[in-house]
Amino acid sequence: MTDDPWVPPVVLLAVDLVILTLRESRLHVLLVERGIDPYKGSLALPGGFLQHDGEDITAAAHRELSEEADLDVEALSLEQFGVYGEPGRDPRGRVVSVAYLAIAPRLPEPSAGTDAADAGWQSADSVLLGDLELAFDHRRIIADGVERARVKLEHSALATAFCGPTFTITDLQDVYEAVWGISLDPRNFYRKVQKTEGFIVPAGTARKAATGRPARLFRSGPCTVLRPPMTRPAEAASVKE
Amino acid sequence: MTDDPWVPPVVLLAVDLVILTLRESRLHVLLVERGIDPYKGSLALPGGFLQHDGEDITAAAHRELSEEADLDVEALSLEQFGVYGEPGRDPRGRVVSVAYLAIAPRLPEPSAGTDAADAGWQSADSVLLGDLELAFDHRRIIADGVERARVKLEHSALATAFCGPTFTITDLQDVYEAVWGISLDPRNFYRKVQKTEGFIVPAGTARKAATGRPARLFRSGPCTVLRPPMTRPAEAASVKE
DNA sequence: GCTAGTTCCTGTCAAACTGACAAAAATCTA
DNA sequence: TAGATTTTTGTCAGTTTGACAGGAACTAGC
Repeated sequence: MTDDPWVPPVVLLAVDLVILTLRESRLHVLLVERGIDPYKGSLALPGGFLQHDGEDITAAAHRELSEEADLDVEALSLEQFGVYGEPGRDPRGRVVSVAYLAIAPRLPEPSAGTDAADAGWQSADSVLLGDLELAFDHRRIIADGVERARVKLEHSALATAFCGPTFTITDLQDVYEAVWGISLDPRNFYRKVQKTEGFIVPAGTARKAATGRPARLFRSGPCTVLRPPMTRPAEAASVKE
Repeated sequence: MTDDPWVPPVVLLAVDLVILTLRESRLHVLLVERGIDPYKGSLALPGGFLQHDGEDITAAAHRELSEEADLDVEALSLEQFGVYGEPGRDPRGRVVSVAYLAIAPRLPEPSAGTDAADAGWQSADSVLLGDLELAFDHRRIIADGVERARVKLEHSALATAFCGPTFTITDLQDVYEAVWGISLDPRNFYRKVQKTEGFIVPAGTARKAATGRPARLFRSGPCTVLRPPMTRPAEAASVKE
């Protein structure tokens, strides 16, 4: 018998990334095809284990972001939003996963069929409604991540992260409509974002659109916290929960 | 040479609990005195490692809550709010800690000087301002937990969790004032909470107070999401961030 | 060039909400 | 019975919201 009475159990630590973007005015999430068991061939969130014993968790998230998603890391917001560690969620052992939320502007179409697994942006609806089978508990993680994004849109300037460096007010409205899954009155939306101080600032030239009156361009303003917040219509807020 | 190229590093998983309550109209946090190294003798959050390999993280949080804090577990809300896993935060090795926020109603004074370490409720201000030395990165964790509570007070009915089963509107206002660290107009507060549907409901008898007009009693209503939200005055919101 | 179609932007108006404050109601104390 | 204290009900002006009308700026088709 040893002198040492009890040692705490150890776990494997992973990070999973919920990366959201807008494509054709609909919310999409980045998924990759798993190359190894378990769930080989299934779609899953980008992510993976800590690389070495001394790697910081946030650093691991950034590393996976560039490794698996090949995205411009610097430009992306990256926020921890949950931990998933239920015993049995991974057949390999006790795996605890830290989930991060990232928002990406619309990027140029990835060349279809590159060497990377041909998975890519998938409609968030198809994932959340269960049309698509996902590895592990990743559907649950995506649901939580999307809900977090919905809430953040109300109180923060996160919506601008979905847009490029400059954007029109209609672009911004598309973000709100896609993430919240509702439609908003353009006139009232225009007034609201304009008078929310520090949300967006004019960006010089006003040009765009193949048809209709050209829209003014804006860029993200200095404030990250919206005062007053954007209010989500009653039905929309009660869909979840 | 083995066939196995690489194995992911393992970590020790812990939970830490930020348990908040109100005492004498001020926000307090529950701290315990560490009985073992490292930081033996220092104040720290209640918490600890997973007990065995198959223990669920949330279950561990509940276990620690009853073990270390001796609180009526059932009545408490318990919400995960962050993960702290910076390498080097614990000299024993790579420890990753999942932080939970719990809100407790004002409890009967614990008999001073029981067998449990005489630590107990400490003023949140004294912790956050650095008057009190804490083990590990626990001050940081408390700061994040308090900030989470501040935000949740705006949009959820969390404030009622600080109160007993029945309470007066003034009791509720005390919660907001203590957590937000500001003072509010009683007339406007009264009107606001009354017309926020489902927040609080009348609870029969109306009695209380040694002096002044007796206040009506209420109990927590059915809604957990406040529509419209309680709005925190501008200065208060901008203190943080 | 003119008209129709489209999109963006500026107004308007009533209803609801907010912040500041007055004053009445219900109790205890002196 | 006269404060003192605390809760509750109002009031009032300024702001915000939601719903909707209509003008402005541009493209496409004739």
